[in-house]
Amino acid sequence: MDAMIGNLREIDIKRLRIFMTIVECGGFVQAQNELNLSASTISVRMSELEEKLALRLCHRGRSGFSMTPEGNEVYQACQTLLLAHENFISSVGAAKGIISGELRVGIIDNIIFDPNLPISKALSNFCEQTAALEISLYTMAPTELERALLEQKLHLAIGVFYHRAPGLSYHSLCHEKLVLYCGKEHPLFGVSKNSLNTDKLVEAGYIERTYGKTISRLNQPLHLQSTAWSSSLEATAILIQTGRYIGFLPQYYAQQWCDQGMLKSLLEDEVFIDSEVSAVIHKNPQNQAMTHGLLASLLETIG
Amino acid sequence: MDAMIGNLREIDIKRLRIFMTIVECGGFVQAQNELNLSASTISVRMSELEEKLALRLCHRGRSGFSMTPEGNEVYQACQTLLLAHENFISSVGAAKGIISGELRVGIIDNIIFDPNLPISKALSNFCEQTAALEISLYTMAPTELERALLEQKLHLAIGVFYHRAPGLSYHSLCHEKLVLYCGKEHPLFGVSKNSLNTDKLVEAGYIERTYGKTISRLNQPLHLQSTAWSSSLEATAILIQTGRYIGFLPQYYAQQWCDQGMLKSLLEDEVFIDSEVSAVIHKNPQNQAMTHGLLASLLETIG
DNA sequence: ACTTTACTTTAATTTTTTCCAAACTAAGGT
DNA sequence: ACCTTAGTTTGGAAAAAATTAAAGTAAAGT
Repeated sequence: MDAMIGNLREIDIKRLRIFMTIVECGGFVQAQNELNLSASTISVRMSELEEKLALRLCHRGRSGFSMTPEGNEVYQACQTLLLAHENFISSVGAAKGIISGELRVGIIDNIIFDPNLPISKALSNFCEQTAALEISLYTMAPTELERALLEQKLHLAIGVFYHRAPGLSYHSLCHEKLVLYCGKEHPLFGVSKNSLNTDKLVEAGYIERTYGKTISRLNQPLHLQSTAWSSSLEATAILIQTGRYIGFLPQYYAQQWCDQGMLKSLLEDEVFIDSEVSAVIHKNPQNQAMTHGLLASLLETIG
Repeated sequence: MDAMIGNLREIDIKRLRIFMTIVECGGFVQAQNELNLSASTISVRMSELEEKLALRLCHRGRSGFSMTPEGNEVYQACQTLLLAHENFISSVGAAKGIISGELRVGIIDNIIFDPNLPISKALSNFCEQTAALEISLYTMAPTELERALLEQKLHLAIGVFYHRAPGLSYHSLCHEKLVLYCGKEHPLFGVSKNSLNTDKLVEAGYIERTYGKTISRLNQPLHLQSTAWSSSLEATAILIQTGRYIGFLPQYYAQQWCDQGMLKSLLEDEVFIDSEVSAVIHKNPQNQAMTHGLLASLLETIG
């Protein structure tokens, strides 16, 4: 048992993976199926890990499973470490002249369904070219995307960016037109186009888009006053459909409800936001061949 | 043997370490002592690794040891991976509220001996405070230092920097006065202070400092014409002592030879370079406690 | 031709690791 | 009091890994 207490340098990644699965499953019992291990094995592995780290990682027992603060930090560190391992196997692939390993792509949530942006097609095109590739898709807020890119946790991000971070390289993909909409129950729904004007819009309750804790500073054409906040396109659409608020939606996205007479656009030719959707990569990506390959494939498929 | 060909995700760090030691020792035989392993073990481990990576990493045999291009790339990737492991053990330490793991400090070569800058004292002060710490000191050129910091391969760098990279945070430590010197054999050695002028200096052969392939662009007070290049302080001093060239040296460094009558300063009150020596860290260091702790200790010891 | 050097291969042994079953523990619910 | 749930402990069996000695190989030097 004393032999166990040893150099932290000989940590076993297997044990770390077991720990991570337990965390993700939320308990030992749930992790059993995932790991294909008996309860006793899992228990032993965890005690070994905790002994080696000299740190209690989680509370368990009949009173429920929960992480210690330290456990949470170690879990984060594990993620970073596994990321480095993925990068390693990509690098080995690169040395062989093969594009392989994990390709991590981040997207802001509302972009995925844009028909002008066949992201899935571009991805599958790229994957066909290069067999030994695994794609991980993440959804995050724009600022998170940029941070993840700078930290080389993502290879490529797709989204709408209102500034250029140094160290990153931006490539325009397409433009998305965002227009104001109101719901069937909204006072403005029945108002004819001719009698509408921007003053009336300013008076209406407006839904602001939020990303995490930061409110998006999109170059709003009017000074609308926010009376509601939403963190996703779906939520915005639902709020608009309540008839209490107006808000911006991408045209392609709102179309389905307009056709059903549930939403109506407001002064779409005068009040709109033209968002430039860009693909962003690190200026010095850790795996050039992979990153530039995907970017090229994206630009080709879209352009 | 087929069982060997498996998931790259289960690479064994032990084998990678063996590979790295072999590379660093320049052969299997030399690595035997270092690794405390028999020749056969090393041979087997290496073939296993190569089989798993499906890549020949090095040529060996009676015709000498040499790396394949792929081997070199994999070696680089190994270094990056091991770095991530070091960061992991630091993170575990941080979770415990302990500063531990590897602290990587980079310095430009000529700074180490500056008596105004008791770097070793600051380091040892910091180490005393925090027991479980291992310090690695690296010597590099300024641009390399900045790159290593940005890539989080160094926690802190000390050097002279003529610009501020975004993402890094600079802290002034002290000033170093560089003055022109000539050797005993140099025509200017005998010239009295009064009859010296800058025109005479411009005519003399001048030693330019180079860092790797890039020539240092220090804000030279005169337009001296370079007729010799040197990549270290020592080399510069030696070139000056040949009597054929003049060059800038830090005062504290040249003093020893001036006292012996081997060097002489030239117009030290008029022609000099005032270099600001700074400590630089990443704006978002991966281990805050460690990085900021060392910086504070440095500023305290120096200030 | 012989020796040395620098590995490789093989076969056998030791060590370590992995895993589970079974018995155990103890909180929480009934 | 009894059962269930969720995990721990222990002992032993089986598998995998590590290591070496000994024999083999072939280029390079003498």
